[in-house]
Amino acid sequence: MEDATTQDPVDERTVCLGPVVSRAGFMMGDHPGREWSDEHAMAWEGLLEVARRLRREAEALLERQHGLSVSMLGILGRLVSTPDHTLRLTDLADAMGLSLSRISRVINLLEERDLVDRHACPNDGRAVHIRLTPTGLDRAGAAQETTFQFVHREFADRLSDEEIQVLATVFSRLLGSPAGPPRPIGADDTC
Amino acid sequence: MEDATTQDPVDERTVCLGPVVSRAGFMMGDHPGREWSDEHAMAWEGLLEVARRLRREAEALLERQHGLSVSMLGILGRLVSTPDHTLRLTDLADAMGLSLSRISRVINLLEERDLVDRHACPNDGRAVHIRLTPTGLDRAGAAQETTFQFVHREFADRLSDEEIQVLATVFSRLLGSPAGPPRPIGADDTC
DNA sequence: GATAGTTACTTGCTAGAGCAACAATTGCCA
DNA sequence: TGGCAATTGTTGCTCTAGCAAGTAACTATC
Repeated sequence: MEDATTQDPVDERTVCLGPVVSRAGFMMGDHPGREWSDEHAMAWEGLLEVARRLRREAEALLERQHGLSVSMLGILGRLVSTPDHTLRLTDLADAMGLSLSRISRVINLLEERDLVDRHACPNDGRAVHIRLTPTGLDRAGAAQETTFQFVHREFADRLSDEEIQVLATVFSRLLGSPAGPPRPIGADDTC
Repeated sequence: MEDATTQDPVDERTVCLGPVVSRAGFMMGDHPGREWSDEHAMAWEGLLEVARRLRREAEALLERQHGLSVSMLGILGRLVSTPDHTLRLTDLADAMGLSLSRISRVINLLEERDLVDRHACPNDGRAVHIRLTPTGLDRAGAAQETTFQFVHREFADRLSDEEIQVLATVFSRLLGSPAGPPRPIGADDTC
């Protein structure tokens, strides 16, 4: 390959800021009238791209070191922080923001690996209780430690306290309104 | 359901900050020694959760209004900002940060809808040129406008200029080092 | 000029996630 | 009490995405 005509490469950067960021994939065309600075572009596309990368890296690390997916660790983590290490499927789905069907199938996998077990809810014949096994508790602890170190190394330690604070404020605001009222914690009736 | 014993709900919030945020799914256990404030948690989990939500919403909107996925618009957008509306598969894959196989299949879909067509590269028998059709150009423009409005409404307009700037700085830094050197733009030889 | 190695795709398979349809309970209310 | 609506899970199908293996074409080296 390598065409002789190194045709000049067009500025798709007006909005997109280079290949690193343009990977985010939200091309927005040209809108000279309205306010859309390079910083806007970087904030928007960077948000998506940084989140994607960090999630992928964490996913790979977790898979490599502990044989767990992010969803799995999320589920185990929720169970760990429950007094009797038990939650209903629906509560897990709510907490994770995943569909019930997905959770149901992830629980199948965790059950196969003996990290979790299902048993009937004594009070509600429809419901299933998911309970962490001792193996699951150990595994969760180790994986959480890995995750903690990863997040520090790749994220928290690379930001100043002020930056962390701005991010927290911004994300808190963005999560606030459009996504429905944040249920008060502990409204979960673990049945 | 509704167990009588509204058992008190455990504070999983020390690190997780409520269900809205804890959906991010990266449960990290308890690390009282090391620095991990509520703001750290909100910054980390909020990043993942905000990105997930915005992406999902944009995905749904785009699908509803234009029958396109985010990847599709990304591809069309890249083609739009090219002088002859043509790119090779590999360049598209690089620009999008997606695997070649994925791009190849998305191009199949776009081709079926007559938004794009494949034709042989005159200089390299291995390569395929992807070219935007007139229909594709129209569709891309409309979808970009939708996206632009969405991003303003749900993101940019809800942040101050200072906040935008901090985000841009932070994301730029995080994208900088670990992901390999950002290729100079236009190093793409479009063959 | 043959041969080895690299590059550019394509195709098959797998994993993660959601929606829709279904079964089994539960709860409400007339 | 009997029936109907809502809730809880499970299963089938589909979509996106990636990896791995395979093919075709180009490049370089002997």
